[in-house]
Amino acid sequence: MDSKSAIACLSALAHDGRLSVFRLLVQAGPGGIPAGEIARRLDVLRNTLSANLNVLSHAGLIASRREGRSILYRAEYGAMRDMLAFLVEDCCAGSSEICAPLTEVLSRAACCAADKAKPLESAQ
Amino acid sequence: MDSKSAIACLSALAHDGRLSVFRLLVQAGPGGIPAGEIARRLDVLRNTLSANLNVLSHAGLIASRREGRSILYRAEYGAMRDMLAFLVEDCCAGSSEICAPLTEVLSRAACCAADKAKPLESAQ
DNA sequence: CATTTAATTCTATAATACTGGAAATATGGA
DNA sequence: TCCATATTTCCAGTATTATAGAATTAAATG
Repeated sequence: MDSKSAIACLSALAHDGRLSVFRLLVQAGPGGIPAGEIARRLDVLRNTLSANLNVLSHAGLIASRREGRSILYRAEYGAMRDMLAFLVEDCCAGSSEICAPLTEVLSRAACCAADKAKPLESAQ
Repeated sequence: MDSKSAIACLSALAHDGRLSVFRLLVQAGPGGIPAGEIARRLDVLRNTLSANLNVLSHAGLIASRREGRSILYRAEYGAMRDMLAFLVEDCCAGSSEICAPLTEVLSRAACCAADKAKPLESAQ
């Protein structure tokens, strides 16, 4: 990913409404959610939402497909991955004691905890 | 990290000049670089740079300390880590086949490749 | 204290982005 | 075809952000 694309992604996510939309879609999984339901769940105007979905689409962070009268939106995990990779590439001048904690935390992200089965003494 | 802080970080990085500054500081390591040298290396005006350093500072992505006449700036790896973690938390509704590639790529970031490749032998 | 160097703050202008009402487009069904 | 639903596009007003010249603060040194 080049700098221009990364800025488009960062800029798209640097907005309360759009970040909420993106996080909703990330959590929703690859099935996607119709625009109308996104508007309903997040309680936002449809035209405003549409504009924001457009920004996220142009950044490549989400994709859409029509299904009947609805248009379903879903997160583009690949773009998200590329953007995150861009941010951490060539970092720390090669000293892993600085950025190891970074990747460690990321690999423990809640989404994969179940399958990774990494027993980080969960305090339940 | 809460949504508000994450947006401040994303917004700070969603700018060509600031992203360049941040990447320069990330690559430079914890020692930091004086503002003047950042301006020289990136060929930007000092007052414009100062404004951008201020935005990055307020977002918590960089920190500064005075040393003589110079003010040295350095990346705050912790804030960077928290922001990335925020973006991937609770993703994919728990199905790791979606986000496993994401964390995999991140854990292969160039900065840690050297140590990842050499498991235990030459680790100091 | 005056001078030099380093960096910031002030200020005005230009550019860009956000919002929401109204109109338009697309689809499915009676 | 006519209508209801789903979503987008258009547009104008408002707000925010970016830029750069000029002035200012801060530190070191003679």
